[in-house]
Order: sequence, then structure tokens, then C-alpha cells
Amino acid sequence: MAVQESRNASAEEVLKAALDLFSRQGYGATTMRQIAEKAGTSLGNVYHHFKNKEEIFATLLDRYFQVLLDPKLRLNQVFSRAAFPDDLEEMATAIEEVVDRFGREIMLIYIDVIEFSGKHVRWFYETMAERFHRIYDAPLKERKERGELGEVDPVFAVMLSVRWFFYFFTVEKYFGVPMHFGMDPQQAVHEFIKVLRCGLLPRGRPCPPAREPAKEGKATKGGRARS
Amino acid sequence: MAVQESRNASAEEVLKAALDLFSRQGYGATTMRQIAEKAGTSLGNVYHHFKNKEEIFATLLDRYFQVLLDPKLRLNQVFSRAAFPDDLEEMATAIEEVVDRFGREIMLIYIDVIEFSGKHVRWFYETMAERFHRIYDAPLKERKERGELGEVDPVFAVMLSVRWFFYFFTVEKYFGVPMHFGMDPQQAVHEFIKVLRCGLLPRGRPCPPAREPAKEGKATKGGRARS
DNA sequence: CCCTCCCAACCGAACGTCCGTTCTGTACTA
DNA sequence: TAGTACAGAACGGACGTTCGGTTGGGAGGG
Repeated sequence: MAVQESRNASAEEVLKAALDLFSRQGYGATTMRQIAEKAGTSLGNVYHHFKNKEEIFATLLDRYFQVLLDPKLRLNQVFSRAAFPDDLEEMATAIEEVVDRFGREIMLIYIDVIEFSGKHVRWFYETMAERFHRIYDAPLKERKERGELGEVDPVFAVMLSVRWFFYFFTVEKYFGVPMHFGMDPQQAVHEFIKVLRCGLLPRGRPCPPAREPAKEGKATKGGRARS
Repeated sequence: MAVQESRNASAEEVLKAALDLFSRQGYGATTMRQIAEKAGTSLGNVYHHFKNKEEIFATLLDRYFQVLLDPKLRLNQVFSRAAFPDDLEEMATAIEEVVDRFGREIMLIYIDVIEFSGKHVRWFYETMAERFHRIYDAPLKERKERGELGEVDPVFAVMLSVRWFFYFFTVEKYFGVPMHFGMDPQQAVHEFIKVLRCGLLPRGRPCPPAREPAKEGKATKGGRARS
């Protein structure tokens, strides 16, 4: 943690360049000279703003997690409404937005897992379950008592949905494998939501139709073509 | 592709050492000298067996995909029986076995995505949907016509399950974040299967009880503690 | 108003080490 | 005698980091 907020412009350029390079080639394969050049500054100046390479990497990850935990993030507003599973379509859209905006930061997570044994990101995932329980435990218990939910653990289903949407959009957009389920993203999201709400086995009552996607629909925009 | 099958013992040592090092530090951060030393041989001899560093990396990934597509692999026997979704417990066990045995190779996939833009692994994921359709289309269509399945796309559900189990066990065992869902692995697997079979919303008929896990049950063994 | 001083911002050469790869040579087996 | 397995020095370059030095704009005294 220990995130410096707004340094000057050239330090920001360094961070931007480093994010691009790290996310495309990994940490060990990215050099300080590449970062300096891409940032349009000198090697010496990079070291003036950051004490070493790892500090740059850690700062980038810290900032991303700060955004991820920011209540102003649309995804967190979806969470705080706790309207699961009625708002699954909005949740998917909000997560797609995060992956679109922060795809490169998400790559840093995988890099940290590999090259740092996850030391900068582990705390985030270790505390994940607790965060979801804090938000969803009470409202979903209430809905369950009203008979609006079946017999499965609803907070587990929230975490499953969130992790699956993140995984799916990340692979689609940043792993370079679009349509890896053999269908459009919006169709895959739609199918996933249907499975989640209704399950595979036949039901006595019919499966309710999908809700209209919230505001501006997404799940269509192409991701970056890597290389 | 172009996989050399059985070179001599020292080439195998090189591959083993490289797998360990690549999976723990990434490709760019691993040096040929580290590989040679860990393999107990000389730098010159490494270059006698492999023309360069990338050939070692590609060989490791090729071998893994060869195993993944081998009909003798227990997971593939589960697939070929096409008993989905009755055999979800066996599928989970078989995937856990793959992740236990080939966790480091799975890390190579993430490394390839980052450091090579996925160039060695893309073909595998691009052809994934087709492979599942070839196996599951006919049997699941038949089951659906017999009224044994609900209204969701069953082949999608197969792919969802497989990808989910791989993702889940990989994060548990190799991302260094055990219990990231706040529960035991076997409990998380159990909950996932329940969601998949029965969905979240209340049902007319009750959700069928879980099947006994096939042979020797797993979902408990600890993974490697990554430093 | 000017002059001085200060210090953050910035630069690039230099340091010692290590990189991927090549090359030459030796030991051993067939 | 040929050829494979192996060893390690050598090469040219790049690595992360340090360091001495140059800017340029604002504070403060006269």
C-alpha cells in the first residue's frame, strides 16, 4: 500500500509506460531503459521518482486495488444494492466495464502471481470472501427466508458470478482468445446467467425471462488485439 | 508442435529444471545459466540439446497439451462417457488431479499469454469449443429430447464447468490463495455443482442429492506452498 | 526590482554484473 | 574413426542501479 497520490506529470508518464510494458512482456522481461524511453524521459529521472523497478510495479497494483475498492466504481454500486440475482445482467455489464478499462492492470495480477509468488495481490484475494459476506449476508438471508431463493448458498453464488465474469471477459479481451466458448460474449453471458438462475435440470416452474440490460448495453465491443 | 519424444536423460533434466524455473519466475526472468545449473549440467550442453531458450519453453507447453489431449487421461475418459451432468463430481475430481499433476505447466500458459501474447497456446483455446461440441452435441441433444435437461444450453454448461474447475483449482493451489471462497475446496466444488444442477431460484421439484464421488475422493490435498 | 540561493527535476555516463548465444575443445562409445 | 554428449571460456551487448552534474523557477532579503 502506501500509495503516493498525485506526483508530477513525468512520474505519471513513467507509470503509464511501465503499465503498458509490464502488461505485455512481464516484469522481468521489461527493462528500466524501455520504461524511460517510452515515458519520454531519462533513466536517471525514472530513478529520481521511484526508488527501483519493483516500486513502480507495486504502485501500479496498489492503484488498481484502490480503484477496485472505491465505492464510486459502478461495480461497487451494483454490489452495495445487493439485488442479486435480479441484477446479474447489470453486474456483467459493470464487470465488463472494469475489464475494458483496467485490462492491463488485471494482467499485472497474473504477473505478480508468477514472478512474485503473488506477494502484492494475495491480501486482496484472501479478504475477498469476507468482503462479499459483509455486503450480501443479511439481504440474501432475508430473501431466502421469504422463499425467493432456492436451496443453494447465495453468497457463494455471488462470488462465483463475479469471479466467472472477470475470468470470462479477461480471457476474451486480453488472453487473445475471443469467442473461446464458441459464441458471442453477450450470448455466453446470457447463457451463464440462465444456468445460474435456473440450473441445468428440468424445473417444475418455468425459468423467468432475462431482465433488460441496465443502461448502455455492452458485451460487444472488441478488446485489444494483442500483437 | 513438433515434439521430440524421448531424448536422453540430461535433456529431460533440462526440461524439468526449466519447467520449475519458468513456472516460478516467468520466461524473461529465467536465465539459461539457472536452467543449466539446476539441471546439473553445463550451459554448453543445454545448447547442445535445444537450439535456444524459446525451444525449451515451447517443448514444455507442447508436451502438456499432448497429455491434455491424450485419450488415456482420466479426464478425457470422463469426457468421452458424456454422462454430464450426472458425473460432475467425477469431472471435478479428474480436473483436480490434472491441476495437481500439471500445475506448473498450467502456469506456463499464463506466462505464454503475457510474454508471448499467447502464441504457443492460442490454438488450444481456439479449438476448445469445437472439441466439446464434437463429444457432447449428440448425447446431450438426446438427453434433452428425453426431458432429462432443462432449457439452458447443455454444451455451454459443460464448458463452463470445465473452465470453472480448472480456474478454481489453479487459484487454490498455485496462485497461493487457498480458501479464496471462504470454504474448503470440496465444499466449494459441492456448492458449484448444486448451482449448476439446480440454479439459484426456487424450483417446483426438489434438487437431487449429490452423487458419491467416484473412486478415491480428493479435493482435500494441499497444493504446493509457493514460497 | 534585482540578486542570491536552494532544491526538485532532470540528464546520461559509468559500474559491476549478467544475459543469450557461439565456439572450441575433450571424453567416451560404437 | 566418427559422432554424440558434454564442458566452459569467450563475445558483444544489455541489465539494474548509482552518481556527479546541469537546469530552472520560486522564496527571501535588500
